[in-house]
Amino acid sequence: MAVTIRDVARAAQVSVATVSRALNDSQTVTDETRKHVLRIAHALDFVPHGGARSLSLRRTDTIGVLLPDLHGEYFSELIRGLDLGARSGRQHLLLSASHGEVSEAVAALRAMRSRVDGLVVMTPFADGELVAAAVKRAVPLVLLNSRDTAHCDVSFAIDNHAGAFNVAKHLIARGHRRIAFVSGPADNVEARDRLRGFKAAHREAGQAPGRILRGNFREESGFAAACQLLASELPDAIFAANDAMAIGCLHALKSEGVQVPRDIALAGFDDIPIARLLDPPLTTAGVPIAEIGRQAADCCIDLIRGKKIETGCRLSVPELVIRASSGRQSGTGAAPSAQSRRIRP
Amino acid sequence: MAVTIRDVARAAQVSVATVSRALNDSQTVTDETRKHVLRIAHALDFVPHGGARSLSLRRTDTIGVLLPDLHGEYFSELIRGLDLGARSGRQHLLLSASHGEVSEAVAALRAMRSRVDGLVVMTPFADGELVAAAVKRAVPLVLLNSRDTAHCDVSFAIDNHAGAFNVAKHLIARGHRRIAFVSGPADNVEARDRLRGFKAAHREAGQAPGRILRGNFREESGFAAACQLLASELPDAIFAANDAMAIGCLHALKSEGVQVPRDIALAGFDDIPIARLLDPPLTTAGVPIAEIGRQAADCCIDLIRGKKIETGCRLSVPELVIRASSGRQSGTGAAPSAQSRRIRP
DNA sequence: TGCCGGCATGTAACCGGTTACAAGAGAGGA
DNA sequence: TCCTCTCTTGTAACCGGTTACATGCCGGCA
Repeated sequence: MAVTIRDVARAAQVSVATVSRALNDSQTVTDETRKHVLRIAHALDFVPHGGARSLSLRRTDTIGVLLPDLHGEYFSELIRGLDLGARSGRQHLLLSASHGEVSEAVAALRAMRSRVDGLVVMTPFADGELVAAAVKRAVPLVLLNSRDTAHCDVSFAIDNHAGAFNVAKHLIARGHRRIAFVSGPADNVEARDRLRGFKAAHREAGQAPGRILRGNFREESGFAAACQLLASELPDAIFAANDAMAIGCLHALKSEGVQVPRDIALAGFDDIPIARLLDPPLTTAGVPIAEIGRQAADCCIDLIRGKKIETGCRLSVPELVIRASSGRQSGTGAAPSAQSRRIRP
Repeated sequence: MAVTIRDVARAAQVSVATVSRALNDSQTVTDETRKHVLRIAHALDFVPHGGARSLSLRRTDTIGVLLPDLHGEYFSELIRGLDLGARSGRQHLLLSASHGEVSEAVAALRAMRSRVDGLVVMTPFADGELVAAAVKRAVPLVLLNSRDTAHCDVSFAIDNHAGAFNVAKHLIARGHRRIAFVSGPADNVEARDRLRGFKAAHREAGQAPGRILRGNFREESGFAAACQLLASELPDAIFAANDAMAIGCLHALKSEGVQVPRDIALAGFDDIPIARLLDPPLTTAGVPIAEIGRQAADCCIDLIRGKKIETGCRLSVPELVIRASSGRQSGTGAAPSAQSRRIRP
């Protein structure tokens, strides 16, 4: 049996109240008593029972994180950011993945609800309504990659439409005519916005969008999509709705001896750390993934502490990151177009 | 204020004991009562208070995970495996990163100790002693990437020596003479074992090891190491002690126009998912990262439930995964050597 | 000397579940 | 009719912290 505060009190010959006060830096203990109690507590290796503490304090010092998936570097970066934020706010991190299932997500949220002081949720579904219903707003709710503001306190979103628009516009400006698009899952709002941005750029350029293939944001689906494309005449470029799928495409293309960007251009979305290290380095829409994670955690902690912060949606616009994969750089001889805000190595 | 079991009892006109029994599938409630209570509980959206539950049941249904870092795909895979295991055992996952600092790790362990039923810890330090001291064996302890069996119930280790030995032997067999090694941190046991394996292979071949450069398992340090090598005459091959650093090397080499494997061979360790997608695909020592995570979680859960399982160290031997980066395949005209157990795409 | 105020400390209630034990109801046999 | 046995339900103690309130001690002042 673990040592309890009563054991410490007995050993230190004081009351449990005094022990509690000594451990929690209350003002109303003499220095001498505090030192004495701390010494005994340390000697007995006393660690307060988390459950008991959360029961009487009505807080858990924990924030819950629910993500749709854990595959790939995108989530690893996100978790890293969340951990950074939680750590600096002295909160624990309770992590769960819903594997894209609504029912699993709802179940996970219900199970988490009473064990956390706040939630950071990334849902692939249209809005925060389901999430909010499962959470019943019992704790602060921060949504990731959602523009919903009706069902949460703060949401973080990226401008998927603008991001995809800029990547597509860039590919068009580079002289690519037939541009295929590997989309995300049909029921995913972000995926839809990226597809819309892709189409909008074509509309603006007065050019017809190329083939649109369905993916699921995972690398394998990018591979499969590129294989489909390889089966018939190749387009000039492929724009994958995220970097993971772009990596899959790149792999498929290379395995068939198709060279990027010489034979076909390629672009992604997210700018995961590996993107710049691919061969060729991947043109993509840059999203500060870890930074968003950190801010989401910070923000959730502020909400828990009742700090007055700006509610609503925090939108960040992805930055067009031009690298070698988009091709035809010197071929057209054109100056870098207006929307290429930055060129990274 | 959240709805409590007493609120449910009042609304259902039964006692709290009956509500508790109905919710926990006790046999001693009539079907009718159970249905009635469940309906009311659902209507009130009752979720039991986690802290209260853990206080009276003396369990938290949570396993704690402490990792040294969260950068890169290695940890993302590990977490994915851990989540899989935890999920199938209906346990929550409390995640923390110690950022390689002993003091942080010890603090994190103390803070976690009373909030979890079991711990899965990956420590970069020599043995489990510090970890065990911080945990005081209050809960089952599973160590990752450690051969320590004295201070934990089960440990998972990979045979770093054999893995590195085989990779180095393979490079040597491919005809590379001067092979540089990019090592991990000096105080990391795994890093040391890999270095020893590298040296042993050279000893066996009667060949002197090439330059040994210090890294820290992160991609940047691989980049830096390769830059150092680029400053003088290049070796025939670089063996990086993990894939992340190999990726850094690859990047540095390419940026200087050095082609892999034509100009220099390259190998890594871990076989993170991206390794096979690199250009060229990376020869490496294959470690079933996610699988180890899942097994560690499963095993921790078994220990929590008091199931009799085999204690001690579970060693897995990395599989040599030969891909294009190791070069000189056809050059020597030799048949695949004995230790190349499998050739992956 | 006696009273008062302030401060350190102790006692016990409370947080919200679970469950041992008590109690009551209903059936069945003598 | 009454007793007993079984089965369902209720009462209250307990898990281990925190903290409102009570208490006791001490110094200072009249």
